[in-house]
Amino acid sequence: MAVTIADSQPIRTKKKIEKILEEKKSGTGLCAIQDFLDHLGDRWSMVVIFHIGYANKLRFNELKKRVTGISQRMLTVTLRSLERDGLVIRSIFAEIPPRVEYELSPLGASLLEAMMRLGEWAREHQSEIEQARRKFDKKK
Amino acid sequence: MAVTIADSQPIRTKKKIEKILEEKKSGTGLCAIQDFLDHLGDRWSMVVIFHIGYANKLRFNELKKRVTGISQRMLTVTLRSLERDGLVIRSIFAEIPPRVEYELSPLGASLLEAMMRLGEWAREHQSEIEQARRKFDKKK
DNA sequence: CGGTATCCTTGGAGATACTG
DNA sequence: CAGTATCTCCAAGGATACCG
Repeated sequence: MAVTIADSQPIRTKKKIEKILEEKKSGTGLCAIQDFLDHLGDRWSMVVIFHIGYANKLRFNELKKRVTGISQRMLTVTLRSLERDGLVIRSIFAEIPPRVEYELSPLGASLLEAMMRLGEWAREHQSEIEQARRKFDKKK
Repeated sequence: MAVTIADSQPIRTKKKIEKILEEKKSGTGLCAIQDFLDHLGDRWSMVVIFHIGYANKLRFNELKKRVTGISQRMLTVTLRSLERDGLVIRSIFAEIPPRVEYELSPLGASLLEAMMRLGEWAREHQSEIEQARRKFDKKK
């Protein structure tokens, strides 16, 4: 049944890209990835999502230990932003000392899944890019 | 043959994330996505890749028309960066007036493929995020 | 047409100190 | 423990003008 017509693939891909690049009338008027990158294309958001998704549940300082190089301020800012976007759930436990736990919402989990391919691509082709870069710099 | 064991899925995912987050000893010492985002997580790179991939081949000013809001300078900077990373191929034709065409390299094309899922996610969940944001802002 | 070169502004992000 | 509040600084990026 699943007849694969090789030539239909690029056409379907084209249609998908078309929709992704289509400018939304509502809100910012930007297309989907631009809107996405405006909020999640910063230095930390995606990395934090990967880490929370990996651990399922993480406390603030545990997360800070794992995300190499992040400052306390930026972790707070990033987490608030992710919480605001409905991607991360923040649970506060009224204990002493206070305990706060972060986990992915279902929406956040679905995003993590969508990011997996990109993450794997990044890992697989990291050295290829570094190589291309060295080659380019040498020529010029 | 393809027996799907539901419980093995999260485990495989975990292993994948582990590798994605693993800190590379060579180069910057950052993990794969951090390294990736440092170069491609800016405002324009991914959008430009989508546009070039969609059109197969594009001239400078044609690209500028399509990427809403980009300045001439940023388009140049972005294209140079993508060329340096080996993702985009720049072809100069010695004509008058001069003609320059941009297209994806095989590496760039494979990246586009990896970005498709993310792009589709962005499109599908754009309104959900906007909604979460409004809800969050109302409460606070 | 397809860019450089230069100036200038803004806000992203680190460092530090304080708090419920 | 898990933050907030300031201060500060640097560089990403817009505007503008010029060039092969």
